[in-house]
Amino acid sequence: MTDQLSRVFSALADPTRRDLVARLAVGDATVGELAAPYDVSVQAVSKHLRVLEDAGLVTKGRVAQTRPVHLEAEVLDLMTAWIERYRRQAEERYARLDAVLEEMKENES
Amino acid sequence: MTDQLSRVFSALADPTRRDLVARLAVGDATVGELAAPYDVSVQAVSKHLRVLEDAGLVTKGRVAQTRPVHLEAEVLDLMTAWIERYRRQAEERYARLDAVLEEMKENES
DNA sequence: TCTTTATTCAACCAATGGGTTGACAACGAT
DNA sequence: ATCGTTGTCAACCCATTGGTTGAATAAAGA
Repeated sequence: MTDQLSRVFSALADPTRRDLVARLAVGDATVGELAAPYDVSVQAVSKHLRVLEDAGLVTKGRVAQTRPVHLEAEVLDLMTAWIERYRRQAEERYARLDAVLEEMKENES
Repeated sequence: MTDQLSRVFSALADPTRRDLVARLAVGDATVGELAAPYDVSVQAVSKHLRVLEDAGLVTKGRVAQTRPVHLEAEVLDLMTAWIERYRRQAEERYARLDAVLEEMKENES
């Protein structure tokens, strides 16, 4: 799982991490603020954030003792691009198939 | 990881499975055909296909002994919807921030 | 300087994931 | 009726993951 796309997909496979992304879309937040809503330890959330960071989905700043976390939304485009490529490809194939079936129906009648 | 979105993300976190999806976007194929290009066992590919199936990304038919695998591309919309939601949200927030900064610069001069 | 606050590091544990091999089931062909 | 093909099931192995607790670091405040 060395490539970025894999890391991004796998980062977002976890509901807690998707939740963190959702929260960060609203605005930057410190690790403590992000951890507060969950009943897991702060360390666990810190680990989740590290996974998101390794995927390039977030970056961390440094203000006093706190590390404000920032969402890097452009990375999501990477996934969208991958998904859209194959979704569209499959869609077009179905469209062609429909056209062929339509044509067959016409010739038959 | 009980919800579908998690299953879909995690299914696509594996390069081999993304590869299978790419292949299936071209057209349906049997398990054997799909396994041929890889140097892992057929069983391993069968497992991968099961993961994709559980995520709702593919379905399997039955023609004689073969099980033609079919890509269900609509499920990808689920991911796209999730991604786009937060990407756009973050984008709008940055746009607002830029506007504020712009305004501050004007007032300052 | 000493203490408190915010975060990470380290070691550990149970569960999951991707791979293997070997046996089995279903079906077509001979 | 038997054989070969296609695919899955089962048991196993090792690496990774998400969680824990406890100690370490870094900076602010007293």
